[in-house]
Amino acid sequence: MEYNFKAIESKWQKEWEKKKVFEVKEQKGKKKFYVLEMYPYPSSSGLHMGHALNYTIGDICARFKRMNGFNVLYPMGFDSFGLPAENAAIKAKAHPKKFTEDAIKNYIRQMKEIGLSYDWSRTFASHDFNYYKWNQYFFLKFLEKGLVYRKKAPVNFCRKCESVLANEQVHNGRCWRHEDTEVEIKQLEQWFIKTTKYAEELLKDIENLNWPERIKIMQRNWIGKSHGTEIDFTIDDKSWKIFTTRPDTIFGVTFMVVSAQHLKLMELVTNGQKKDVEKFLKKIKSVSEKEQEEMEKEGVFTGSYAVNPISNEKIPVYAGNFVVADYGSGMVMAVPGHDQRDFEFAKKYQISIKEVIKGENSSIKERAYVNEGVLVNSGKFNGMQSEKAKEEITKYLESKKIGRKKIEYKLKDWLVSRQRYWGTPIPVIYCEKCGIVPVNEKELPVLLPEKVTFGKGNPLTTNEKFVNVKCPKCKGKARRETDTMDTFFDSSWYFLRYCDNKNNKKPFDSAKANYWMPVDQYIGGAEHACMHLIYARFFTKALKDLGFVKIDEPFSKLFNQGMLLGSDGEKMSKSKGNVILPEQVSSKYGIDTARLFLVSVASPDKEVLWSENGIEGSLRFVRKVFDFAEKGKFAQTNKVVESKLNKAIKEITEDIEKFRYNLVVIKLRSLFDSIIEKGVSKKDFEACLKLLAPFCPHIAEEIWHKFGNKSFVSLEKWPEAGKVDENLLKQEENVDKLIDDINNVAKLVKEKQGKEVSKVYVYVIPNEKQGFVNNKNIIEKKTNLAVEIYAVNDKDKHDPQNFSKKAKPGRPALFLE
RNA sequence: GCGGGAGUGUCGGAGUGGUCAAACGAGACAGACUCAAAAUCUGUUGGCUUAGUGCCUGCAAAGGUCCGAAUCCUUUCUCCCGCACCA
Repeated sequence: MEYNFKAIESKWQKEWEKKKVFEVKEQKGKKKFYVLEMYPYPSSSGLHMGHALNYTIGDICARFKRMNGFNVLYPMGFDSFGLPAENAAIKAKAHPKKFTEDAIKNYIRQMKEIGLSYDWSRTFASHDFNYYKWNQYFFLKFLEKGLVYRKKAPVNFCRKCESVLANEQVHNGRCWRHEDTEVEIKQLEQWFIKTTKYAEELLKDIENLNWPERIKIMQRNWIGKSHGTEIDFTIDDKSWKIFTTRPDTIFGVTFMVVSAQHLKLMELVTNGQKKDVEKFLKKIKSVSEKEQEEMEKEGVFTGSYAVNPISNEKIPVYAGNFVVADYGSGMVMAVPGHDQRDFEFAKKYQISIKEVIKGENSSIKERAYVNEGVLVNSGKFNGMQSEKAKEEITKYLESKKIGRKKIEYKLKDWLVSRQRYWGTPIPVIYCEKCGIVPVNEKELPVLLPEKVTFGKGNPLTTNEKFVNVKCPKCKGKARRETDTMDTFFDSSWYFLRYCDNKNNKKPFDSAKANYWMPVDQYIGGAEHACMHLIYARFFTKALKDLGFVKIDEPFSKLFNQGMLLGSDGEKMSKSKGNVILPEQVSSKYGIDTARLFLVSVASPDKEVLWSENGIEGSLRFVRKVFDFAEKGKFAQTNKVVESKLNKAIKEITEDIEKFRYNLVVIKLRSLFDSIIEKGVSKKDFEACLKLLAPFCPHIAEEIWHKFGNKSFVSLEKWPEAGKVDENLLKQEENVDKLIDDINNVAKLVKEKQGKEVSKVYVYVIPNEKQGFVNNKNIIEKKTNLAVEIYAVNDKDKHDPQNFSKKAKPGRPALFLE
């Protein structure tokens, strides 16, 4: 029968669904395994082949674990809130809800067609109020605990999103969704989540994660811990703090720089300098467009002077464009001799440069000397090494109560409010009298109104019904918060909701969550290293402290899949016309073939190049397996094949654990080649099928049933590796080599001597004789010659040229005639 | 600038101290089958050479360590990714 993959695939997809094969519940005493892929944003363009690769990687893992006796939770859902849906909907003049739900339906259909073994009974989408209700609930819990607060701060604003962005969503000074759009800094009052409260824990626990090293490094850098000293400088009788990692250079401070975005900048500006400062602020706003890369350090004198607390020198205070407003205190002590930025600034404004650190051949003529060294021009600290001086100077400042040790982090609090419609409404009410009033928990969810007018900013602000409310406290006139939550809030705990997705009393049942969590294997792209993966870790820790879960890390193990590139080696994109869709491929080759191909090209954590020729090769293999199952002659498995099978089981098991799927495919190919060539028993063939099942589940299921099995191979027990006879395998290799040799010599004889040969005499080392004799048939078959095998010491051997003396272990001598 | 990763045959890619001219796949070539083609099967696929051998070249480039290197070290070049004035 022809390999009709279409019929086979849809048949088994239906069958799995009908029998609820992949649905699971908590089972005491059974080891659980939670496999999860990052839930996708449902785009109207549907799944592309890259998704298929991503999910196939997870599906193989899930199927493998299932067959290995684990209670496997493998769910899928949709990250359905977010700006793209809103914008697309506006463009298409449809409601984002309709738009999104259509896209979800399409995704689910496509996912089922890929044969992914999800437990669909656990699915949900984050735009469903049964889900986002709990976003609001957690928001209120955080508010209660002081983990959410509102403050005015310099924030990143994207003109195209018409909304503020979190720090993590600003890449290279641009919006993460709009690479062409510079973010603007605005002073706005916004909602923040205190991620910084967990900075230390987030940093420390990275160590124990079984994650790719580079992701761990990226997170460490993002959290950016540094040890230093906080020092109080007096400016006009007021104390201003600065943070430095180089207190040893304090005698070299010749000026101070305050960030141009500093909230209290104007307090420092004297009347005389006001004009200049304002002019400067205007200027830096207008140039932000182009000079991102090589922006020159610029500043303006504020008119104020500070006093160096250790040398009592009077030093000018500047406002500068190179000081980050929300790191440390937004103000720095400038040491031009030993910091390159300060050096450039001092040169530009002719401020004096002092040398206070001496290193080997150090000089501060051309540029700052930034390494450590020995202190000079530093009063009683002269001659001290930097390392020691840092300690001593800090101690001295501490004793005078004008300085202290301090640890700073680059990690900032998470700005979660967004001025957009398609997200979870923030459950807060502003009352003229009572101020900020949280919505009563019982009133949740604050529903996102469906009937709104798009086009003029955030549609919620113009929706009177939504906005005008009574104050829950005083019943007076009040106004509802119209900002919605960053969608990263949704994705920060969705993995917990899968554990108990239908609960309408609680976000999830803790016992259930404690059974399934943590996610044992998380799979997704590296682009989330410093966004989703940090937020989700933070959220889990916060929920632990609130008593919702026992775990403090959500994802024990993380796998980053590589990107699928077009056959031209470029990233797939519509404009390049190299996009491959799963439907195109599965209708032509079948999804089993596509799955097999995707994971066979390269190690799944590397880039994968799509290739039309390549997938043809995979189809050849799948068809070969199918044909053999149909027409193959089954016989007792010989010892060699048995050893090969056992070896394959052992190696494939290890390889799947380590995501070396590409190597598994090679081993599967070689295994099936052997059994097809040498024959196999039905029972052993079934073991091979099980090995194939995670990769090509439909065809495996089909053959399994053709063999009269009533169960699902998807739920069968993974084969166990028996004994491997290495000697036998070695002998097999030797026979292969011998066959090559014979053919080679035969060819030479024919070419050189013009002689056709018909018989070959083989002379082997005596103890190897039996091994070769056992394979006599194969040798004859593959060489097309009559074969006579002698041990080299056989007395009656036919050996006219005395070639037998050339025999070596494993390498017999031969004579042809 | 800082940090991370990578450069292997015609191509995609395995391989991280000896069993490596280098798995597997693709492509190409030759043969079998066929009236023919496709599919399928067999063989070849760095060079020279040869009764199955041996030699040379070879894993970005140049050096080095070692009895021995695609694999370790140094320098250089190229590419990819992340962070980016964090004091």
